[in-house]
Amino acid sequence: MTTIRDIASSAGVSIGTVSNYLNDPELVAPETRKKIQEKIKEYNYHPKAAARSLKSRQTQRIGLVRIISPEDYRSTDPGDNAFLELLAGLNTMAAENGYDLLISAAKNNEEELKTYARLIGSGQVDGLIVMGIQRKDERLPFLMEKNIPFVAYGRSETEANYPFVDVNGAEGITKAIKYLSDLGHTKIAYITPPEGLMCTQQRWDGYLQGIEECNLPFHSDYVVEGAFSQRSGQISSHLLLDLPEPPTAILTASDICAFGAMRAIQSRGLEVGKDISVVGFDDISLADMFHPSLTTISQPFRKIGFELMQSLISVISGDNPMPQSILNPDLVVRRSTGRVLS
Amino acid sequence: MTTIRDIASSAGVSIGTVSNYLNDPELVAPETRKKIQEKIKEYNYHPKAAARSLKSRQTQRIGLVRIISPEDYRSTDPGDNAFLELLAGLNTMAAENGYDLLISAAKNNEEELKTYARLIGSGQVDGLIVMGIQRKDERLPFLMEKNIPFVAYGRSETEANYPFVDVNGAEGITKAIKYLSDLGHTKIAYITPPEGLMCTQQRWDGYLQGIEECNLPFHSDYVVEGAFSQRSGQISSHLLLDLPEPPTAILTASDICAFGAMRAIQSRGLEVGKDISVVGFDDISLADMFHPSLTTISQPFRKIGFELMQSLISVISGDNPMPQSILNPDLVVRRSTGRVLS
DNA sequence: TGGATTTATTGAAACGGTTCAACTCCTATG
DNA sequence: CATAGGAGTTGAACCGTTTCAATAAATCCA
Repeated sequence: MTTIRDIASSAGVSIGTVSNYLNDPELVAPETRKKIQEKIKEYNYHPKAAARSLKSRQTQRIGLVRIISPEDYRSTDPGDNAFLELLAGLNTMAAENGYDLLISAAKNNEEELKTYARLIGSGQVDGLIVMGIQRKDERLPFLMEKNIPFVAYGRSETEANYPFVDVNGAEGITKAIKYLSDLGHTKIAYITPPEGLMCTQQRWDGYLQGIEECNLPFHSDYVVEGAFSQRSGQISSHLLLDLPEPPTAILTASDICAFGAMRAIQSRGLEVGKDISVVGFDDISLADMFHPSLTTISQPFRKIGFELMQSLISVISGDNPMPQSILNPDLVVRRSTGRVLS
Repeated sequence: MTTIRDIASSAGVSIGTVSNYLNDPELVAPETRKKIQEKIKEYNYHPKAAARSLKSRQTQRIGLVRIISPEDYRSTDPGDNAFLELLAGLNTMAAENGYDLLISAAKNNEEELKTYARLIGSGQVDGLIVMGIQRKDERLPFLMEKNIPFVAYGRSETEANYPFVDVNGAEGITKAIKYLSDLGHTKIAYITPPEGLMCTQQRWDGYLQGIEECNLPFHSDYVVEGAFSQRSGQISSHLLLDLPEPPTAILTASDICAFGAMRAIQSRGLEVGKDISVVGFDDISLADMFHPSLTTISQPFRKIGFELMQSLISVISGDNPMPQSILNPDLVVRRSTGRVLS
């Protein structure tokens, strides 16, 4: 195994010079640079990450903890498709900046915190990406207190200031309502994400704003608390369709939830996009494949991944200690929505 | 930042003893053990991974390189849902054994090899998981030559022996053919995965064996080379349905491919599961949600992840230098298949 | 021409663990 | 009673980098 000493002696320089070359080639005279370069190639030398980070206290690694429930082996639903896309974004941007991603599993929130403590304590990562932010999220104060660089995907209600990237869920919902209203819909139902999540609050604001801007009446029967799952979409839709005056359009918490809604509608012999319009949220790649294809509010997951990683790197480097960005979602119109039947 | 020295001096022992405690508490006398334990808790001490691995040459990290094409931002199709499930398995088993997962991105195969070289050379990982094995896979000899522990997900045609976990794709296809044959189907078409992949070869063997065991005639028109994509399923199915004597059942390369096939069938006013039966491969969670729900050959991705990680750990520890296991897929019967119309 | 400044290089001291030969007590054994 | 063996502990060397004060050589400026 070649070390910096081998390179140094074979190139006829000191290890300090090789180290300089490694960290900033400009510091080394052109001829020396060339010699070292050649030897590194010849020996196929890679500086050992452990030695490097022991001294420099940098790891070039970004941590990400994923909660995986051990009970059901099929828990990862297609909504995680979004996670994968986000991961692709994180990975790409990380690679571009010379970072790798360290992914650790935790069984639950408690274990998650312990994993953060371990990752930080053992100095395995330079920073963390924190996902699935809750309205009150204990991870935020925990990480701020430890003073470790992190960026959260999502805002929370914490009064404290922290770096985040978020999607403007409110605007997404408002856009969808305007679009439906333009198609003539007035009875627009809304299956919300579960209480407690920050995005639920945001989207709710968007819902209220949407119906206000479109001068639609507020109908508490048309709002059902649901979840991201297909099952939730199905159950909630049945509830809505059982109303004396059922809605003509349903906004859902996620694309998966929308698929459930579509199934409920179809099971009653109604046609999606004609009798009832359905709008999803996320724009996972299946939205386009479903039959009928799904009109949905598109979250740019890959871009979110980019943004998260870029922000984190700027926090680590100190360039920008408090990056906060909010991305706007787009409404992607497909076949699951249509003009209201007169 | 607390170090082993702080713990040692505050507990009134030498650093060697603390190190012993860290690596094997049995080596330390019970009272000493207790003292050290307390101090570690008091200081919330975590041994630094860098220092540890510098000397011990172990990282407790497993590497995984993922190829991400930068061009299209929506490349990660739902088939990757399988990848995510596998990742969950890897992560869980890794965590149970005190390992973390280091995930790196590469733009293409060439960069992938370079990333392997870097990860190994810089001593960042104890072993590697290698995915998407090809019939001739340059990564295998590369890694064997480097003498780094790895386990591949899939067999290849390399004459050399290496550790792997694989799914018995042949048996899956054979099972599906027997099932369809029992339903009365004799005209069974097959959309194969792309040439070059090892699984294509294996499944092909399974196809041949299936039609032989069921005494079905071989019909070269019924075999179409396709891909895993929905598009491929759509195009290939149209080809098949245009035949003078179209098949009554279609085996596909993946669930996504099957969705494409279903769409093609539906677009011709035919009913899936009645006029034409469709069988997928993978059993991604969407298979169950689609309408009609998809009969498919189920790959136990989570379990594959477990198996891969367990095997890798046994390679690393030297317990078993050459674990090779083949998991059997199951046929999951849903609504996309039915008795042939007489 | 001589001192000041810049450029390039050096060597040794960290960084925070692990490892292992050596040492000290005890206890068991013949 | 002498000795061997085991259990528990110690301290120093070492892992492969980075860092930085010190030095040497080259260049600049008055």
